Amino acid sequence: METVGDLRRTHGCGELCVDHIGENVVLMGWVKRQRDHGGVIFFDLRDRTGIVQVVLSPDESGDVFAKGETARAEYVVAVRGEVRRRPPGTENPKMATGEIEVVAKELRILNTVRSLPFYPDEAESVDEALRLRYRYLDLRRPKYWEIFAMRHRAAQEIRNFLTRKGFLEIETPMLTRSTPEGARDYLVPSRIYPGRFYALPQSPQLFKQILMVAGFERYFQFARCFRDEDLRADRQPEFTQLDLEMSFISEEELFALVEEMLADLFSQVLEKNVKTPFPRLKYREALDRYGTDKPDTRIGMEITNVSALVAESSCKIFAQTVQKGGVVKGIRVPEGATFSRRVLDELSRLAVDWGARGLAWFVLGGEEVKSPLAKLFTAQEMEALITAMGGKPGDLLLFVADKDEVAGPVLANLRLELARRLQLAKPEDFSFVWITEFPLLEYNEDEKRWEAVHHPFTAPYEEDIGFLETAPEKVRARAYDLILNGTEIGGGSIRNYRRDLQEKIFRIIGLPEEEAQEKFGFLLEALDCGAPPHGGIAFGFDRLLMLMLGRETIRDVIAFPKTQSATCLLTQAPASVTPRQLEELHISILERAEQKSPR
RNA sequence: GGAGCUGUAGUGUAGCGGUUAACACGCCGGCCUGUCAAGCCGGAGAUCGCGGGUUCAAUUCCCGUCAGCUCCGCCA
Repeated sequence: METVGDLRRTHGCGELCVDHIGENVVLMGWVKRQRDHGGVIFFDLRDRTGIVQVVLSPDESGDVFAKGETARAEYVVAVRGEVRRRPPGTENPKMATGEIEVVAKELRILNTVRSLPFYPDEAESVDEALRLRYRYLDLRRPKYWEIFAMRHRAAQEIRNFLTRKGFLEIETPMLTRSTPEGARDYLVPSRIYPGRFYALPQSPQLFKQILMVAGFERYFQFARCFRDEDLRADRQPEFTQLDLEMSFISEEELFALVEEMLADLFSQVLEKNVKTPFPRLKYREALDRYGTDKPDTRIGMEITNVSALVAESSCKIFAQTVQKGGVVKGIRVPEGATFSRRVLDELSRLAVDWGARGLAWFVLGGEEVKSPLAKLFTAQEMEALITAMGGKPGDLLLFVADKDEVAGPVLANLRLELARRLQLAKPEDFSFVWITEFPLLEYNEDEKRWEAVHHPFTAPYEEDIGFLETAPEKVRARAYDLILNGTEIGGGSIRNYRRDLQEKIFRIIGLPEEEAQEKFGFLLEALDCGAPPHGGIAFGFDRLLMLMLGRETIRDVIAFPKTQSATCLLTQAPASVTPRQLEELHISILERAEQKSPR
């Protein structure tokens, strides 16, 4: 092995082209692959800029050639040599630098490799657990350079945009206090105060509101957030929010700003035109039409409620469901009549998995309707049902008869499943939709109390304030979510800026006066000190990037993600600490028969 | 907390109640002056995730467990 010595890199591998022919260059990078022909050796040399072929010939230097024979894939080398046009017939059109090659005059092996668990080349087919353990090998791929370059550009673009709009990027504490409501907190024990804990922020929510009270008017931050809840493909325990807050604004102004920001982002980073303004759906409307508050609006097949139509029909299953207060809702699958019986059975089984009692299907042929339920309807009833659904010959109609809370989500899932099978959603399409007018409160049956749907700082619609005490379920929140292709990428609200209203809401969600004072006293006090009307929104930055890049997991856009069981396979975190550390923090570990330890 | 899928040389896979556990890539050695997924010849490399059970016999069947993934619950 050798040192870099006096060699200084002059070019990136991928920067070289025919313009450099005849130049002497110094390259440094990784040997992607070595092809030893006995009499001549080729390297593909890779650095962050790309790949170029290096030729080692005994005609140039016996020493260089001998050294080259020992080089292996992923060795780190420095090459001094001359850029040359490849001999006619040996150009490689598959390489960006395929017209040229570098003839090595000097080769220094800067670092070697024992045997690697896998090579970056083959990582695509390697088990993800192994890739996470050796994340640096996985990341040693152009794919990831592109992802992280894009992540950087996106953040940069947003910073520039918000800066132009008068926003200040301000950091808020990572060591803060645990507050009730919301997700489970990650706690950090205090050394100085035995038995007391900081919490890592779930979001900078209260700090950004207080910045508004402070008069900053426009704030944003790429904020790391922590939530100790179970993971999913699009959920990590620590993630990055693009958080922003503004004073003296209405929903309309915020929507316009966000739409402009995203349109700018998509055009600058993806060269995609995003149509603004984004469509809006009221929460109730979203549930009625899509069965979910985060609909994928790339796909059609909206839900139709046929409850009224079948309430008196001769089909008892349908009629009785409606009479008992349930609903019968369906979707029309265009061209779905081609589905085999086996597929229909699969869909039925899925519907049952999702909680339905069953799935009623009607295959619309030219003349007749094929369905296990067909004979339960009179001809007129069937005709009316098909008309209501807009059914045409060749279509498939699917119905779920159940409580509304069951039928909606089942049909929502069916929509997605059908879209997958029929490939209805084009990955290159980006379909945004705002969901508005969420309910402010929701009754929690387990805890026998009302709780905030969004968070307790969300303002109710002024005209609904009167219902707060009489009919809390009727109160609409000035909250909004932004949905992209069926994934929630952002959410926010106009906040309560007056102490009396905030206290009233705390009271209704069953937060006793003293507790409200203890946990949120600083906020209430701030509201009392001249808080302006304000509101904001926060985006899941990782999620947004995942969608922009068409990736299926958020892990792909995070350099060092955690596993589904919240461990880091690279560092083996979480790990045990020394008794001394625990003692200093005044912590003792409960004895447990079986101690779970990550490994 | 629950459901499902996966776990076999370094990597990806095949396999089967009794085999010498197979193949490809990689690795090691040799040959080779125009390859670019180089080629040819040879070689090494596996307690079949772990524990228990059934069986004359288990990598194979059963139970448990661990790990990874997907989903439900959870995620103001």
